[in-house]
Amino acid sequence: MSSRRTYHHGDLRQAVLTAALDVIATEGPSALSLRDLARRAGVSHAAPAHHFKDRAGLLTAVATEGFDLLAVALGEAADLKDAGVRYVRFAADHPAHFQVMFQPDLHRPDDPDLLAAKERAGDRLRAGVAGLPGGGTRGTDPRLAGVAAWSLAHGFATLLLSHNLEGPIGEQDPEEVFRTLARLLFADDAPQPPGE
Amino acid sequence: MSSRRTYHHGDLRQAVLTAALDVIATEGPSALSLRDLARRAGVSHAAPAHHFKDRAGLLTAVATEGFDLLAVALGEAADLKDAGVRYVRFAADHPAHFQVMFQPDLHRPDDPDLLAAKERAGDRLRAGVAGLPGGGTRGTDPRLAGVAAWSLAHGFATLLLSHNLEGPIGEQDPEEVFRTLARLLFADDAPQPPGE
DNA sequence: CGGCAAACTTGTCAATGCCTAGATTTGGCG
DNA sequence: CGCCAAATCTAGGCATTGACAAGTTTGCCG
Repeated sequence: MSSRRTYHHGDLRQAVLTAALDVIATEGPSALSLRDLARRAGVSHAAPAHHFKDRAGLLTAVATEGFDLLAVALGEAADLKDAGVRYVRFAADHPAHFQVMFQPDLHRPDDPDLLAAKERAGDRLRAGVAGLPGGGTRGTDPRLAGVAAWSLAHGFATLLLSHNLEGPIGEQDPEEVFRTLARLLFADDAPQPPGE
Repeated sequence: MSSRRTYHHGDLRQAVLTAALDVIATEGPSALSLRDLARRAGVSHAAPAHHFKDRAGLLTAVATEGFDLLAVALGEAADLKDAGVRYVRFAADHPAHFQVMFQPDLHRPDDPDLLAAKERAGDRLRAGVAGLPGGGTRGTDPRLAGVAAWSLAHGFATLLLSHNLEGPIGEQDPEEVFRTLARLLFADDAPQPPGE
């Protein structure tokens, strides 16, 4: 940290973003202060505004980045159950992104970049559901099956991040617990391909 | 509004609380300002502090009230599926409470009243799971079944409040959609005990 | 080399949270 | 009835913050 020799920071946008993620992950979004981020980056108090316009702009950028990361993670999923596991893993690995993504009052809901990233992530979600064998959902509306799977993964992830699962599941590995839940609810009474 | 005739407000605590719920429900917790609430109640800017100490104290009170309301709602549930529906209904009817309840960075996590209320709500949740017939969960650990049901209901409620279900389920009644989900996932393939 | 736009700084203003001291009212108790 | 203590509310002040409006420096491109 300390004194910068160059007038230009070089990569202030990224520096502010990562500092913001750090603060949000440890103290929550409400503790975020643009001036504090500026201090951490060693720049003047108004410098971040040039990259993000204002507080809402910064958080919108965080959410956008989050949806893109989520889209990548879901894109690598083998099947729906795996997609759920990756969803939970994403929340655990990127708690700051996750929190901001699903708190619409923190960002500009009409931001075009945000909407596009949201769309990309939504596509991956729907793609995961499309690969479902009919047995798992008993031939019901695939949109419903999608909402069901999304709700389960999202609820588990949210409860995990809000420290509400520390009682019930204790020390166990969250991913493993979620895998069990998915097995429990999405009964694969249709024959699965062998292996694994 | 404007001039109050009495020096004492009479029920400032409740007035501030309901005003806070109004603001949170429409603009989110981040838009909450103690001074604004004071203005709405027609009192001086420091009056609310006497009842809630500070911002975190006010939000802690909101969360506490929320967990108590939730405990009441869950207490009236007939079975686990009904408890889930009531959970979703609670979130829809009390969006401000719900948002604050599950955002630990907004309140004092060690507040005794809050912890007690949380405990009461948790008891009702566990009670609902205890009434499960073995078939629904295929004889698995009841704690796991509880986490599964909670995750599903919580995820659905959260996605609903963050406006993420407006695409998939459109105009349909959320409660009815959730009922379908619960029927879909918690397959009652085991014979139910007659009479309830 | 000239200029121009982006990146950053400095200064300012209103609003907020929180603290302290003082004013008013209420309720209780002799 | 009188009086005191606690509860409730007011008033003022201070540090911090977000947002805005100029200026400054830097890199780049013709």
